Amino acid sequence: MGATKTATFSAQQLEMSALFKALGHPARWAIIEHLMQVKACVCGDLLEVLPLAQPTVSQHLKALKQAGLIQGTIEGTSVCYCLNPETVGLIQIFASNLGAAVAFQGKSCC
Amino acid sequence: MGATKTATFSAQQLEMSALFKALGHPARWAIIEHLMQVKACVCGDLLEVLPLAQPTVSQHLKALKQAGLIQGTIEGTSVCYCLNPETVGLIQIFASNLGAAVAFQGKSCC
DNA sequence: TTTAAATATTGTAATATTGCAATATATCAA
DNA sequence: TTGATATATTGCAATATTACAATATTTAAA
Repeated sequence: MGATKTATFSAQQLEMSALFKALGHPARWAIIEHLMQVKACVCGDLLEVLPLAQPTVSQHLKALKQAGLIQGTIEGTSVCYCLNPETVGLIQIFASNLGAAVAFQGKSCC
Repeated sequence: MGATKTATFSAQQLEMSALFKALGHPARWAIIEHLMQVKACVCGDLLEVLPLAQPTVSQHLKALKQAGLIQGTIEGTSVCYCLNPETVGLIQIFASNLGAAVAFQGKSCC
């Protein structure tokens, strides 16, 4: 007891919840917000945006990359990060389905 | 060290990341998926859908309610849960903004 | 009022996450 | 090669999350 019962959920449920889990931290959320504004940035840029130390920012970037939310390409001594359009598409599909379900169900609950 | 540096992020960043954090667990994700299909359900229904014990399901429902994702109304001895249209709207706005940003930025990164 | 049914709360153990100092790695320039 | 710059990794302490047994609460029916 204590750990998430990973084995008992479907691969899709695990993948999608992992995606949203990555968005579920203010620092990672702030990184996504920043990338929406600037298109691309390097780790060092984020040190001026976030109240966190370099290793911590690097760790959050790794989590976002692992979840598929961002891409990183090496550019000399730095790494250029940007949003991953494919995963953005998944989020849009979910939001669309969610909105459609609520609209179809009508306004009131119970 | 160890705890999230909550105090250094904006209220909006904290609210939105908390919202997605609630979606960031397979059990809570499964509950949302279920509510998209059936419109409303009680805690007991979910015991047949999820591989978890009753207190655990109740706890996840509480988390979803606290994040604003679901509503719960008392119905006799049980509680009827359903999606919260207002919060669904927030998710749709975010997805829309995210999609617009990526579209505006163009396809390639770096 | 008692009993049953449904859900919530509490307490606790196991595990995961967060943040950072110290250190490692990798690339460019001199 | 050496030094400088940028990022990643490791190790660890503090904190948060997850899951459930036991128990409490709440409402309906008998």
